[in-house]
Amino acid sequence: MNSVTKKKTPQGNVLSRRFYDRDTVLVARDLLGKLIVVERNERRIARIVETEAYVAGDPANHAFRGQTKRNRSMFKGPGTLYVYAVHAQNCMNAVTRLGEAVLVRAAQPVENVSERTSGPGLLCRAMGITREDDGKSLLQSEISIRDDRYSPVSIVSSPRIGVTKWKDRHLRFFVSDNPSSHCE
DNA sequence: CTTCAGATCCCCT
DNA sequence: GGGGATCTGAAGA
Repeated sequence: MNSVTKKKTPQGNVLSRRFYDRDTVLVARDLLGKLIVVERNERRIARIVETEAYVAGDPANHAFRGQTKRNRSMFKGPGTLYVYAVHAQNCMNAVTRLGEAVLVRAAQPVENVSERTSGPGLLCRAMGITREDDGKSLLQSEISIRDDRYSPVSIVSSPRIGVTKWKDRHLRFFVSDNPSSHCE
């Protein structure tokens, strides 16, 4: 094998640090249609159909008041996986710039995913992602997000779900042709 | 230490 | 569409 060759797989190219090191709202939009790939005992794949952006100066952002024990992964650099628990559920985020992240709310099953994947808690359960995975790198670990050149047909934005602050801001994005995405 | 709100889910009506 | 389950992290006393 040529070691210089870029890593390519049938699931597409692993998104680079450069992809995450951009405006968080752009990253949230661009993550739609990308593949979450978890390679453990079996390989599980799902395609992202719903995201939310949590940005600087955002009162709903866990990093709003700076770094804490919970959100320390949000300060480890672009492409870090941030997993937190709320209401006994796990939620997965992709860290973009310092103290900013994109919550992945829903995906479509592609391979070895039998449980439901609509909703951040259910998605993590179906993909087997836990708080053990908090702080891992999406650039080089068993969990990655990849681009297989698929593009969603159309993207819609709305206020975020379950968030009381910044309700006037459209920071949620979802693929509108996906049947499991409810509108607003 | 105690309180409480929360980036949710499920079941009931 | 409404309320209870469930539990962790953060903030206040």
